[in-house]
Amino acid sequence: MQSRSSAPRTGRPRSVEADEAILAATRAALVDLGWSGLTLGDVATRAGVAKTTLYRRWAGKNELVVDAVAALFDELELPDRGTLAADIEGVVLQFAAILARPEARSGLLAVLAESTRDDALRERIRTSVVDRQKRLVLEGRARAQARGELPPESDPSTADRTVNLIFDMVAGAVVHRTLVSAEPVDEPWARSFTRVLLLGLPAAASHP
Amino acid sequence: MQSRSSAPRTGRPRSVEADEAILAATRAALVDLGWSGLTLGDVATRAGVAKTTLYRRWAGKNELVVDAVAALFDELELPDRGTLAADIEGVVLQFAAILARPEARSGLLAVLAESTRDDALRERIRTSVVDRQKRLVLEGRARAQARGELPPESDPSTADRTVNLIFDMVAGAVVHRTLVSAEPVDEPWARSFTRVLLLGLPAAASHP
Amino acid sequence: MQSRSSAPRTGRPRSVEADEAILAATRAALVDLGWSGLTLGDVATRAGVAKTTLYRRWAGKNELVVDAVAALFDELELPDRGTLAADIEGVVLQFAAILARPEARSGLLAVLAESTRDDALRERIRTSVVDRQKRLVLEGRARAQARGELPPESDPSTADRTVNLIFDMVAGAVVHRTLVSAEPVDEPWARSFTRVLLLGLPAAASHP
Amino acid sequence: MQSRSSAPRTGRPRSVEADEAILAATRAALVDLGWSGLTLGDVATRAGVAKTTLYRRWAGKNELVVDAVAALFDELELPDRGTLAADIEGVVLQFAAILARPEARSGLLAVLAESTRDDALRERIRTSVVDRQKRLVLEGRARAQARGELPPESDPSTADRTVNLIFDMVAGAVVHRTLVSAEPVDEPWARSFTRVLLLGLPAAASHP
DNA sequence: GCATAAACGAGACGGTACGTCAGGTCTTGAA
DNA sequence: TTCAAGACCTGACGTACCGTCTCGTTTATGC
Repeated sequence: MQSRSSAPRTGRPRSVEADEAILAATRAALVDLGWSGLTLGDVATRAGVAKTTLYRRWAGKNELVVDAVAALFDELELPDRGTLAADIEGVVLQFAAILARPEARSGLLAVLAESTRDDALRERIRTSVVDRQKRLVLEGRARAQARGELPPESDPSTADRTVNLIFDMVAGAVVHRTLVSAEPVDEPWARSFTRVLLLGLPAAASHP
Repeated sequence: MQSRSSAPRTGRPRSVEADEAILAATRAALVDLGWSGLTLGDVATRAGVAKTTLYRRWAGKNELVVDAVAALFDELELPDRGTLAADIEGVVLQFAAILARPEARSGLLAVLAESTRDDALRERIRTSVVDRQKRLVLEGRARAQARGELPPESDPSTADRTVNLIFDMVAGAVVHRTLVSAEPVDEPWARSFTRVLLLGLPAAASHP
Repeated sequence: MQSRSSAPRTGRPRSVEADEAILAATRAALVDLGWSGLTLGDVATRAGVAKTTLYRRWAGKNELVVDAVAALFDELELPDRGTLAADIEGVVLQFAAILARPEARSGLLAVLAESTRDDALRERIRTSVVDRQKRLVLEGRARAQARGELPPESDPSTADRTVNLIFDMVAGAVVHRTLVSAEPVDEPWARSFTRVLLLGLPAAASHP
Repeated sequence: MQSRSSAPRTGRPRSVEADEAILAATRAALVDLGWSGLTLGDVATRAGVAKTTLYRRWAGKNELVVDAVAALFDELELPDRGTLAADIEGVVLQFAAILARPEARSGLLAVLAESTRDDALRERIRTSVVDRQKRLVLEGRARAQARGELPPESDPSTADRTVNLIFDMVAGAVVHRTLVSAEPVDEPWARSFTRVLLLGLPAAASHP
């Protein structure tokens, strides 16, 4: 959002309710209208706020939606389910549940589309959304290593690359299944996916 | 696009050059301006065509861009490289090369974003883009089975689900790496990805 | 309309029904839609004719409407009612009856408006509509002179100017009353008008 | 124009310069392009104003042109020239001078043409243009009665009808001469017209 | 009687203007 | 200084007509 540690200590202070009202209104508008139908004027009206107030805080539609959507992903957690496979299945289902919500579906992809031409926006997304979820992979790996399901990493840079790879594989598969193939990510799918991820394609294919 | 099997054989026929000129102009505009900067008026001007001609053929920006982008993916092939691993690496790199082109990057995601609220558009994407590439998975599997790298499928419905799963995993990982993580899909990455996909995460992690 | 004295003696001859069908359709469209709502495409459809056929005969909306409206005024006559006053009243009422028809109202004024910037159109209107009605003034004067109600003209050029003046006064007053003031031209008004025209304002005002 | 007695006292007030700039631009565009060539987009550009600003104030071309043209007629006056005949001649020439201006010519007729199908527009014209000039007839009559050139009116309703009649006769004749016959209203014509109006047709014809 | 040539219907074409809408900025007066 | 309100400029939207241009078809004449 906006950091202003350097205090503007004079004049009327900014309304603190306004910020959350705007984000909530943005999410509501995303549900009702989708990304392309979302209007900053409409968001302002829903939030009971003037357009000026909105622009004083965010630079435009993209930035606003990133912030509105980012919060959704913060609820992801990795409860210890005892095995690596169960942990993966759990986080896959959690992630899919978030992507099933209409405010996330179109908002996320649209903002990603914009980010392909706007480096600042990409950075914002990376910080606000993507990188914050990599903790799940790290945590899962550490837990699996403690359980002996995975070997301790030898080379730190290799280990880092592997984290990114796994993150892309898990997140990518869930996003693709949900938003591109438009099929539900249910328990059977999560189980099959985990099986392939852990055992490899030939082993997973040999016995269902 | 538009099926015209039922022939309106009267009146001046539609210009056949116009269709391709418009699609080419669309791709060019995507490169120059990206999705959000793309204007149908501008596309028409670039194509040397009136805006009405464009609207006579496509309902709007989304439909036009789907058609313009879909053609890009038709060049994907699966040359026989001798092993399943090599085949996968090859197609991953091809796919990534297409996604690296600017006319594909923002266009594809944006259209996917819209499709989350527009069933007709989703269906159009599925037929024009997604389903047409599943052939690669089918072909690769058949070849691997012939080589003995994969067992023959037992149950056809299970086999079908597996095709979809693998497709989501491969395409999803590449898309996520390229467009979300915004990192290059190069040969090392392709090799690592294939290794995990074929051997499973623990085996792949144990020895680099 | 269009002169075809120079004969194109070969090829398919122009449909004679088309001409009248188009003019009739134009008048019908004027009634339904008024000048500004009238489209040549609609006229063509109403006439059961292709747009090309229409443009082969008329250069545009203005020319077409002039021809369509001009015919309406040809039905004006000057039956001998015995006195100059009665003759004037009669023609005033006839003229007003024509102007009361919706196909004449907006069509005539609109075409006149265009004619203020288009000399060819003005000439066409003058020939097709205006000058053809001056005969009424000439006929009425001749009849009144025969009856001894008006003196024989002394100077031909003065006489000519007077014809134009009277024409402007009669036509102008009726048009203004009908289309600008938007009040009906009924018998009492025609009587009052004729009284002022023949006796002069003071005499007409003194005794009703 | 638009009544704003009911005050929206909040928000940014409407620019007062814009109103007059738009009307002036409209008159200029009428001179350059005529009614049919006049574009609201062009008017906006000339006025240095956005199209939306224009549409916020006027519903369309017709309403705008009525307002732009109406002001032209407000400069009509009736200076006392000593006799009724001289007064009439004076006002006839003034009126003709206005109608000779290109911004009045096509604009006025075109708007009248539209008014034949649009009651609201007709009412607007009546109040903005027509009725405001009837004062000249009333004033002229009062002055002539004071001079003894006209008898005092006996019946008020008859007198009222006569005012309307004379107004239609004077305005109609000048409009018809100027815009339909497309001949100049010069002093000789004004003199002849006044002669017929005051003495009646036979008397005026007998001696030039 | 059969070729020629123009007219015909249909409808696509390049244009231009329309009137609306959203984005983002600016100007009020009140808090 | 912020706020709500709303006017402002900009520029794209999708539609409607314009007048022109192919098409394939029809219809009188003239060789």
